[in-house]
Amino acid sequence: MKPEYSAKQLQLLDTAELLFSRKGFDGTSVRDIAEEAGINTAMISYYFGSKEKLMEAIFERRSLNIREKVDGLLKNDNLDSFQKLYSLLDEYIEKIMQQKQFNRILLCEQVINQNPAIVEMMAKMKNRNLSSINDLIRRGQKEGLFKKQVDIHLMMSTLIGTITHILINLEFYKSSHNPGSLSDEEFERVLKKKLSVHIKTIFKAILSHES
Amino acid sequence: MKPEYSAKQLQLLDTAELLFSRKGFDGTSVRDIAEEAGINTAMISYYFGSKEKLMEAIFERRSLNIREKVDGLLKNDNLDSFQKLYSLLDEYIEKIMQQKQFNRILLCEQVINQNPAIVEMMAKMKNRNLSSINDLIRRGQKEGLFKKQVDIHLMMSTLIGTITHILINLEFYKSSHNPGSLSDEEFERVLKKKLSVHIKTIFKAILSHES
DNA sequence: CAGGAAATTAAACAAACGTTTAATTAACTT
DNA sequence: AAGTTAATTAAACGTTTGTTTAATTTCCTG
Repeated sequence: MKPEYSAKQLQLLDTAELLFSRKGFDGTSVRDIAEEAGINTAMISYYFGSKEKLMEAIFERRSLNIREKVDGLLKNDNLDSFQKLYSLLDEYIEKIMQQKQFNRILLCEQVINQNPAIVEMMAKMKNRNLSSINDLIRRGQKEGLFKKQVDIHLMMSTLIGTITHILINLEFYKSSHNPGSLSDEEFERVLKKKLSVHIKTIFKAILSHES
Repeated sequence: MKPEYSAKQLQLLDTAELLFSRKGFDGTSVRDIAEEAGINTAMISYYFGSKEKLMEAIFERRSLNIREKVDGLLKNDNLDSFQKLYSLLDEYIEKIMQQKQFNRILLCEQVINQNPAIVEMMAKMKNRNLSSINDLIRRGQKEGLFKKQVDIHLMMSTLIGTITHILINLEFYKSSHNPGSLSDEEFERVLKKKLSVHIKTIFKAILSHES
């Protein structure tokens, strides 16, 4: 299923991902990518067929699938539903922060729906992940830990929306939240921890029986 | 301060806003805009100087400023701090949903920081609004209603992030959340109400004394 | 109604775009 | 080592890009 790429193809994918995330798809030329990657321009069409299909290859490579994670959690009897959910929340934080560049591209492409192949990929990804988290939520409801009425779309919007908003404001956030002048790695570790606590607080409030 | 625009200038601004929000800045040509607006291409340079400055004019026209709203709320002695905050949250929902197209553009431009003038405008807007909401939060803390330790950046990321994520997934959300096949206006009214309750629940959980 | 400023136009501009071509080099197989 | 395929290159292709030009029309004022 997953195509295997040569070293040069991977370099093109990585470079394209970097430039697309900085300047957008239409703001990046194939000459930009090729030059930055140190590869001849024609190789992009040669390997991927077109600039558009290069973008599609990036999406195929990076699309998030939480199905396995959720299935693993559902099988685990040592955790209650809240602990399973918390683990999934951390997975989202980790994955989105791990793939910063792609998630910046993803955000722009959700606004600019021009490429039908990518629109379809995004829709499938959303439905897949919604269905997965839906399983986890229903389990929690059956166990009586989560309340009955929850809008999963709203919930997911808060999860993804919060993380991606942090992501696109990382530099802005850093400039006003880095008092001890930590290194970038340390800062991000601290931020992810804060974000984790923040989001778990929110999800507990949304899913617990009270109001 | 605010420039006054002629009917044709406004038509260009509106058309550009629409197309930028659909296809992105770099994905939209000045010929696209002019044709869609029924105005000669050269008029864009004639009126605004350049395509970039047209974009800047859109930002100047639409940038959100909550200072007045917050000042009005702080003067109002009939509301407690939670009620004031809730009113501000609804203001955000209303304003962002009112200016869908601009906020889609804003989202992309936060990712793609190419135009220095726009980067500066965005930074000023963020700082202005952060400072305003900070006043409101501190008041609530002095009154003892809000807890001491709150990360305003995280809080704002959840607010803006949730709303904008809903915004860019509106069609997707609509397709799976419109059982009674409401009209677009009705659907949006219902959605905004749901969103309002959702976000208020979250903010209550974040700001109340408990954990 | 004459005259000068503003608005509007079609055409032209060079630059940049994604892609293709045809020629050359590299790599691998027999 | 010859022969075949794959990889790589520089150059050229036709479009499209944002902007400018110079000519024309419209508008308003005196």
